[in-house]
Amino acid sequence: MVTLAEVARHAGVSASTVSYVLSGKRSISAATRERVENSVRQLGYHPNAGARALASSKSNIIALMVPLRTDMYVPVMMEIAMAVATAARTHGYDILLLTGEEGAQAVRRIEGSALADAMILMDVELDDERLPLLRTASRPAVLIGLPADTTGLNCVDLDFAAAGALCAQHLADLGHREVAVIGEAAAVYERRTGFAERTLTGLRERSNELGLRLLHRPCEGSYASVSATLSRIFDERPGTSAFVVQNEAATDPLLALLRQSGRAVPEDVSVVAVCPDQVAAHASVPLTSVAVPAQEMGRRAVEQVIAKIEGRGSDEEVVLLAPELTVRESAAQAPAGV
Amino acid sequence: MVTLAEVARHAGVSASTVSYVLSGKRSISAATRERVENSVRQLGYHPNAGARALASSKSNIIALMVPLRTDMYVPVMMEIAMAVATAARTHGYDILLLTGEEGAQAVRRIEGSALADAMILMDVELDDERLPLLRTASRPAVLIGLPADTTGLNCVDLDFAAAGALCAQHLADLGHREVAVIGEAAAVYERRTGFAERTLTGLRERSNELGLRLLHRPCEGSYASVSATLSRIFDERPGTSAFVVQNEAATDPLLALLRQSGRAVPEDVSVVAVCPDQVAAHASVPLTSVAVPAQEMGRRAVEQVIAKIEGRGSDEEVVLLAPELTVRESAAQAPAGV
DNA sequence: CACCCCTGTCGAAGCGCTTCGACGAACTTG
DNA sequence: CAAGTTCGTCGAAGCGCTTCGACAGGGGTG
Repeated sequence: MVTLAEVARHAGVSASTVSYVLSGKRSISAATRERVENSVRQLGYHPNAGARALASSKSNIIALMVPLRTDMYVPVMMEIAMAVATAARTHGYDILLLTGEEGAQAVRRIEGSALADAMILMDVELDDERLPLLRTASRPAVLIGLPADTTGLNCVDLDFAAAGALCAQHLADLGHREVAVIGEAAAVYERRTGFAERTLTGLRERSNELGLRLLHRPCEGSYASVSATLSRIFDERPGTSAFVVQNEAATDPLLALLRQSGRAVPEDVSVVAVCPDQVAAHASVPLTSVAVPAQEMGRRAVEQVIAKIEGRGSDEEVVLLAPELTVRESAAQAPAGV
Repeated sequence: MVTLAEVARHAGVSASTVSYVLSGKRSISAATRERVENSVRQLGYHPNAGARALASSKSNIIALMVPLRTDMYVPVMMEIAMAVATAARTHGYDILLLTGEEGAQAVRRIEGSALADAMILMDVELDDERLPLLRTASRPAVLIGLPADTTGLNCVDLDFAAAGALCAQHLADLGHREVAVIGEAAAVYERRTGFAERTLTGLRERSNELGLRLLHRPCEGSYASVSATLSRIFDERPGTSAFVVQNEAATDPLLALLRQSGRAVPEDVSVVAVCPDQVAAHASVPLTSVAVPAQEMGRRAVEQVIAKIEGRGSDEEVVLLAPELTVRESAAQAPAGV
């Protein structure tokens, strides 16, 4: 391994000069800089990460905590994680992948070992066990998601309440009066993952304002579950003319089952989903949907956390991305005379 | 931050003694050990990762390179990544997440900076640009996937050829004679990702042995693409009574389109897929499938790479996991008289 | 009983880097 | 033209840990 000292010798300068060339923290004459840069290139020098971290107490690593469970939202999680990794690299940071499994334990471990300069947490529950630790931690953290109490926390998330409202609004505008919500799996609500509840709140409030009748049912992504949920919904509310799908895994089964039961989408029944654009676009009927902007969420989280690392940026900052509804083919004017 | 020295003072021993208690590399009397462990606990001591890495030239980090593209196989990738992370933690390692985007560049960076003790690479192409670097690298690496030339390389993968053969066998056993293969997207073959070709080879060879007529068509995961592929297949081979699906994203559209076209699965047409068990089990018709054992692949890769880090384990070792076919409901006896 | 060996502990020397203070040399400025 | 600046570079200290060699003391051996 090539060391700083070797580069220095090769360039005929002192080690500190090389260091300053690399970091740019002191002014260096153009001639010297060039000589050093040449040596770096010729010798193929890479600074030793451990030594650098030790000397500067900065690892240039951001820890990312990804939920382990694969029962929900896998593509979104993956997309966010990859966006985070990509964005971090453009700022010179690497990503340390932590599984949600380790929980608060991992927060302590990272904090204590100075392995990472900051953390980004996904899959935040409303009353997450990791929050107290983060509030008192000496290292910055950013949540992707929104807990119940955001004091002293930095968060990035889609404004799911607004997303819900947007869905209600769109369906109301199309003349629908009875709307059913295919929710997330019951487990998601029990875990009190914020986005599910917030979407629902947004849906409910806007529905009240607009005089929509709303029926919400939790639902797994399997055919059996969607099928059962669907029967119950039509039993209770035969006049249902539109669906809002919260659980992206349920979209395909829903469309298939509606078709099987002789209901055409969007002629007889409209469907609006909250899901990544890719899922919406590739469904059997391209879905009118509110996108979950995974890429942007990841990017914003990185930018926010780096701002904090560098001493810019306030503590406590909640970024709620404005939802956008894309009209595709699954939602249309309500059938007349219902 | 609590340091080793503080723990030593608190326990009334020297720093080196604390270090040896922690690493177990020299024998320490039970009394001393206990005193030190107490101090560690009381002070909430965590070793500084950078310092440790510098002194021992070991970071306890394994770099994992995950493909960036989300066009294929996302759930499998995610599952492998998570399995790798989990398995690594049980051995005391953390995972550094690299995106495939960086390519060979990242290999050099990690190697040079000593950021990680080893690498695990996913989405290996047959003639991957990263391979030469890995062969000459001073740090161990394990591939998840199988390149064309495995000399000097450690690999873990499903035996996709055997998986293909297994599918052919199963369908032949059920009396099918004309089988169509819904392949991966054309881009996957162009990239020369090994598993796609190997599956096909396995299918072809066993089909030849058993006298099956095989027709292979690349196919994207969208409804439009599956629909087009399906028409072409039935045009060319109206007698087709069974499908092998390689592209997991195509399973749902395939089942839906077959149903729409009045073909019942498995009464009229059988379907066998190569995909994760979860996908197979949750399809609208539970799929008879050969599982892609993502969890096990991740775990094995970690075990192999750690063995190499610790000086155990040979260089050049190819682990091909034996495929297993699970009978569910999508494949049945070929219709009589075809 | 003199010897050696083992066990448990310590001190000190780095690992490769950053960063602070110092210091000539070259420039201003009154 | 003396005094004060600024600029570019260097030396040395130190980040927190691991690890090597040393060494004291207690047992076993011949």
